[in-house]
Amino acid sequence: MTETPHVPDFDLDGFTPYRLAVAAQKLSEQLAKQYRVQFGISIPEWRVLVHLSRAAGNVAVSVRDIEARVAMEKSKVSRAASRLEENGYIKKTVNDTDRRLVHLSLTDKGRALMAELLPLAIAFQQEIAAQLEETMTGFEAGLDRLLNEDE
Amino acid sequence: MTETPHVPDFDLDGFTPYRLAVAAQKLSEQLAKQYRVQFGISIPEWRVLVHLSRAAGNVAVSVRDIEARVAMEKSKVSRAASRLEENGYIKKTVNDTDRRLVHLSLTDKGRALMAELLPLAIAFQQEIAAQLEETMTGFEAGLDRLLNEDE
DNA sequence: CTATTTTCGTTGCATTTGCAATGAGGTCAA
DNA sequence: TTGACCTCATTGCAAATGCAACGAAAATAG
Repeated sequence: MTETPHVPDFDLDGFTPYRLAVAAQKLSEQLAKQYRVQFGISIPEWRVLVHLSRAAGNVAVSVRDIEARVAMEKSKVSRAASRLEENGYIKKTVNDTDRRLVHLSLTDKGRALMAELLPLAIAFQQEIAAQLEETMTGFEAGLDRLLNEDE
Repeated sequence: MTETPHVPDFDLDGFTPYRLAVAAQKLSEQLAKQYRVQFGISIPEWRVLVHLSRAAGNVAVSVRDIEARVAMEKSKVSRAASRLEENGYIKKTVNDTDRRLVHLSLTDKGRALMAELLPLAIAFQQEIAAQLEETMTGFEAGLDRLLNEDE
């Protein structure tokens, strides 16, 4: 006889990977929209910029560094960096001691951009904190666990 | 004089939208990889399937319904549904009362697939719960807030 | 010092995505 | 009933993505 297979009950709305994906998309879109319309910057570009502005001045930053630090594929980083260079926000120079490495750094124009962009992000973070209120601590603790999980 | 613009301090690792995006990507990739290698199913296809298996039997489900319920663009839903139909997991029929609507439903093959797929998801959810432990409650409460935020 | 292996960044290519446009069907008011 | 609008699903197209392959450069082995 042909068995009707038993399909388990499953609640998509209670499925954490799904919830997380939807929440992440929602927040990213809200913010990315501001970047896009006001400055023409995409999310990958934004991530590169933020990393460069943190590592400002002293440390040399390569594509590989950003790939590792910012959870993006190197081709994505590479292309984002190229666009940023085209628009004059960063400059790429070959590292002298290891000529495989490309040293990325903000230009003055890039720094000026960040001086405008970052306050937006900071304000957005505050909105989120306000929204989370007393659940913030527990939420971030959980996120920590998920993020630090090895492999 | 040319001012050096003041770039605020900003910690990317403490930025919730970023953390959320990385965590979501991480979890999705882990699970999506299983679906892909074992069954050749992508995330958009998976979401459509899950929604269909929940709404099983009774309710008629259209592309529009899924778009609304599952946080995917209608073109994405449409293409996912086409692929699923090609592979025999679902069937599309034109709704008789409103002929604009396409009624999606699982085939027997689709139900058999879900009987295999869903236990994977359920086990994965349990892994996550184990990992979150006592932070689970706070974490999910925070996610609720972010997800239910109007607009 | 050569030869092999590894690392770095870019690019080619196939696939996926988002958005706008399209066409087919429905609704509603005059 | 007819004409103007709205809704649904699909599709065309440009842009973004992931992956593999590549060339250049460095590290390592012999």
